[in-house]
Amino acid sequence: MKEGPVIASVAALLGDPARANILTALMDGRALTVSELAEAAGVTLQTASGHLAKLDAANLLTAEKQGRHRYFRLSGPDVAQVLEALMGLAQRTGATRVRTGPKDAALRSARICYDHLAGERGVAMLKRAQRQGLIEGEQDLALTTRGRAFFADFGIDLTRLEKGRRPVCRACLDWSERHRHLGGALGAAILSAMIDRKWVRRDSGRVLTFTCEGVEGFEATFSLA
Amino acid sequence: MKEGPVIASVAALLGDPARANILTALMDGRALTVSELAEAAGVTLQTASGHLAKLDAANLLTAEKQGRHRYFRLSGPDVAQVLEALMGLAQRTGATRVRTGPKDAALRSARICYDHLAGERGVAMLKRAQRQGLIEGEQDLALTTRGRAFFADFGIDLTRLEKGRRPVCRACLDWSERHRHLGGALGAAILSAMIDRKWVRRDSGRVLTFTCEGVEGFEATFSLA
DNA sequence: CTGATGGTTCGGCTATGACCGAAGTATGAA
DNA sequence: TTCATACTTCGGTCATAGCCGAACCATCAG
Repeated sequence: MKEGPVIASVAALLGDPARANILTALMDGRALTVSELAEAAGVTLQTASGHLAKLDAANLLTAEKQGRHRYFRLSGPDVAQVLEALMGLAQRTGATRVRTGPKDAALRSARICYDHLAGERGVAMLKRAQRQGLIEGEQDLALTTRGRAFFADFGIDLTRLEKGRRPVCRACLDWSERHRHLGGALGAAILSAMIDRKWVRRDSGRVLTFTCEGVEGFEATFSLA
Repeated sequence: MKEGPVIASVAALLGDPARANILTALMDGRALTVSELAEAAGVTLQTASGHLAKLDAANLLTAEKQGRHRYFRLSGPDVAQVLEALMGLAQRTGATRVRTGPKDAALRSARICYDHLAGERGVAMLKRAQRQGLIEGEQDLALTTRGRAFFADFGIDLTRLEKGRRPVCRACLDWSERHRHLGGALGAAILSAMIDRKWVRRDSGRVLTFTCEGVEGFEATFSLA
């Protein structure tokens, strides 16, 4: 029974601490160089290079050469999704450490989940959008006609989003909160718009920091009413 | 960076072939003894016992003592869900072997996913139920009033299901097909009803075999119209 | 050309952990 | 009580794979 079930090979790849560090570092959807990933994983360049070769061979990552750098990114949103699911499971089963450092608090407050907003802010945004009748559904989300007008007004080109293969609305289970936040093409577009208008800033890693105007704008746009 | 991200410890548990075999053997939701699991994993009793202790310590499994047997089962549907997600990822990234034995074909046709119907039949059932207006939604499923009457007529006690904590309808991404099938409390109840009226028989492992009357009943109940 | 930086490959060290034989603990049957 | 079954624990072997130092390619700047 050496052939084992298909899941073992993939899971084993995710099971090494260094590789897991690399993958979580990539969960914000950006592409990083080998050196950056080595730093993030806490190993030397050679070691990281070996790990990356394996992850690439398994098609979990895609590589892109640019000058003398090689950039790696997750090969798709599904990889990020599996990682978040594993985090949820790890938390539920109590494997989580108590470490409640300041970085941890920041992560819980607002962070990037592949390419959209997650954490308390992300959960709040979806909840309020639902209460305002912009989005309907629970597990399966859909834009209402009112929501279409709202987000078009917010500066998002919905017809373009709907042309793509990617689902517009996608409910993504939040790792720290136990509720859902908004992913999909729309989730990505909203975050990108928020960054454009300087509501939010990318810090190191996956942490997102809201500016003063950002908080104000957020509260005004996604009001509780 | 030895502490590593939380996912590594869990993923490492799933990454061993023997343990992965054990977990997939439990994916049909039943509880199995140590010997049975050792057999399924292709290792000796002692080795299996060690693996089970680890999986139990990580709360992925729950143990239950009965006489001189110890029964293990998955600690919840979320574990099965993560396993299915990993299978999907393994398939997408091409880690899957070509092995297309007869057992594989049977698995694709109809199988148990934790406690509900999956495979071609499972996907077909949901699709037809949606077309008939019994269930609505795509990612997030909900019973229509027509659906309530229909399933009550089918012999399912919906008020009882709705009392439980478990969601009644749950869209579960199918591993072999690339579509959704119906999970949740309702999905479990339907499968159990089908077994009661001998539409379907549990074979070894996760394979489900439809009887002649089963196919007939299935087609009559979930018609294409 | 030379030198510097980013990345890969190779070789050897080491630790982890999977595995099984054998001995030890429960539970049930005769 | 005696034996058998189901399982756990212990001890020792062995293979795998992660890790780094060192040497080797590739790209860019002078």
